[in-house]
Amino acid sequence: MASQAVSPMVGSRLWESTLLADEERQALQEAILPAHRVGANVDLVREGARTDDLFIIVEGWACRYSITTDGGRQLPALLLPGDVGNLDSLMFERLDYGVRTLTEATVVALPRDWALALAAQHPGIAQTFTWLALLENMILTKWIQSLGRRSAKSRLAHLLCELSVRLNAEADGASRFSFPLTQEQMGDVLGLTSVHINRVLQELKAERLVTTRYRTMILPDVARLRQSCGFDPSYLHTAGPRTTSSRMVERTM
Amino acid sequence: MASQAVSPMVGSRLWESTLLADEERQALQEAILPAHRVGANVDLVREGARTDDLFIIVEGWACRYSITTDGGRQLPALLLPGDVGNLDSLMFERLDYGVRTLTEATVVALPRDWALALAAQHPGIAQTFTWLALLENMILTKWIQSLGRRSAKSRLAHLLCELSVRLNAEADGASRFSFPLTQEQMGDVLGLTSVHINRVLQELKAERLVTTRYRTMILPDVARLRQSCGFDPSYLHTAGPRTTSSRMVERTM
DNA sequence: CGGTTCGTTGAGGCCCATCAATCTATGTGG
DNA sequence: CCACATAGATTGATGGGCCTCAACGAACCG
Repeated sequence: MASQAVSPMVGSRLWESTLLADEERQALQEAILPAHRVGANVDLVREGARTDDLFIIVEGWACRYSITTDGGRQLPALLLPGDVGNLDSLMFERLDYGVRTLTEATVVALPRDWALALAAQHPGIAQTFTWLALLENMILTKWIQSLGRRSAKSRLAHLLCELSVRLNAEADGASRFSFPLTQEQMGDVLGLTSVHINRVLQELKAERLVTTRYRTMILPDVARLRQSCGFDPSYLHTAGPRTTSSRMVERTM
Repeated sequence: MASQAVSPMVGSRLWESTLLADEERQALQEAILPAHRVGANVDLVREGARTDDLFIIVEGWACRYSITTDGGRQLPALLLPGDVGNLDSLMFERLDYGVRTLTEATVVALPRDWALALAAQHPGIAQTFTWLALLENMILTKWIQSLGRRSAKSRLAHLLCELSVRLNAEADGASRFSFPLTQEQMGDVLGLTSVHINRVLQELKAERLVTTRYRTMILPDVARLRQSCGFDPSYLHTAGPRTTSSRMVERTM
């Protein structure tokens, strides 16, 4: 602190929340445990287990996963740098999903009890948690729409569009980002088999909407890809939460 | 108030939150607008429109709906008595879904700016909003698992199990509740066509897992229905939010 | 009683799953 | 450096779950 070390949370959605006052940000910084590095395919929270920490992904990819009785796997969320992996642990002892890294990753833990206590003392922190939860809501809702009403090709295209925005990877109408998912894992996100992911991905490549090189995903023409699947980024609310006069009012009270 | 009139919110999840102190509950009560009765198929929030109120369903059914570019419809949430229809409006100006009644309904509006101001002043209210948001998260996540990995029959069975619990309609191993959805609407929830809903529902009836009479859904053997689709009600967290020592700590501070 | 909405049934077809084999890339040990 | 093992990507053949289109029946209602 004395050395003005940059908090490992910098860049996380929690840290960057516009609902936080400076002293609230600092309170959060003092509550987190030291960042640590974990390997790929490591459970941060095992499925069905209880946990006392919120995990913030600082670098790398992770996912929520759940296994159905008949062995099928579903990934109900992809967690990118800045995301909180298990915000639900704030309010619930046991979750019906696990959290696991997909790549090597840097992770910060925030003890859940401290987080709650901070929320009770700092309105900005409490509202930030609500904001984060509602943001997840928007993404989950969009995934439901995708799973319910889109074709496989459109679902895949839509997912790539979403990731491109969430990773802030777009420039000059194109996008390029490191992409660690196997086709099996893409299938587990989209409710498809890896075989079909493969075929559909080839279609997108044939239409020059997608290119892959090594483990990099390249979207040469984001506008066309978006149009192909009806992607509208507004649900990601990259501009942050709504601000209102009432917020001003309570600020100045 | 003088007459000690029962708040129309009684029974709503917001009102019943165990995170609220009595004076916080009263503050909420004073913030709501008078209850009003609306007909079936009435928009509370039009898709893509902005709104300044949170809508609490007091009686009747409602849904969130969204239309895809190619005309497909998806209902990403069913709203039952006690639910908040558009909690997302707390933080976001525009939602990518609309809210519409499915039956005649009694609805209470809570001005969004007041809700935020109350949350800033009352930690219990702020945490209740977070809790409500995370509760929705759990349900949305489960729906994603259903849409991604379950067969049509299993999806329908799972939905009926969920509604049975959410409506608190179970007694003596059976369940019975009024059920206003058309087969078309069930399809819009489950990502299926009404034709296929019809066939799959008949299968469930043939297995004596479901009976319908007029507009009433009857589940004669809830245990067997649950087993048929792997339904586990824990994700609905009917017991309310987790309580901890830290919560006690800040209570007594 | 005619109109409208909803439910029901049948025929046919497509999207995606399943099963299985092959190919490629990467890593490991001798 | 090569033999081998393993994980992932790719391809083909086949089948099934669900969609599509269409018609008809049933319930409700002005």
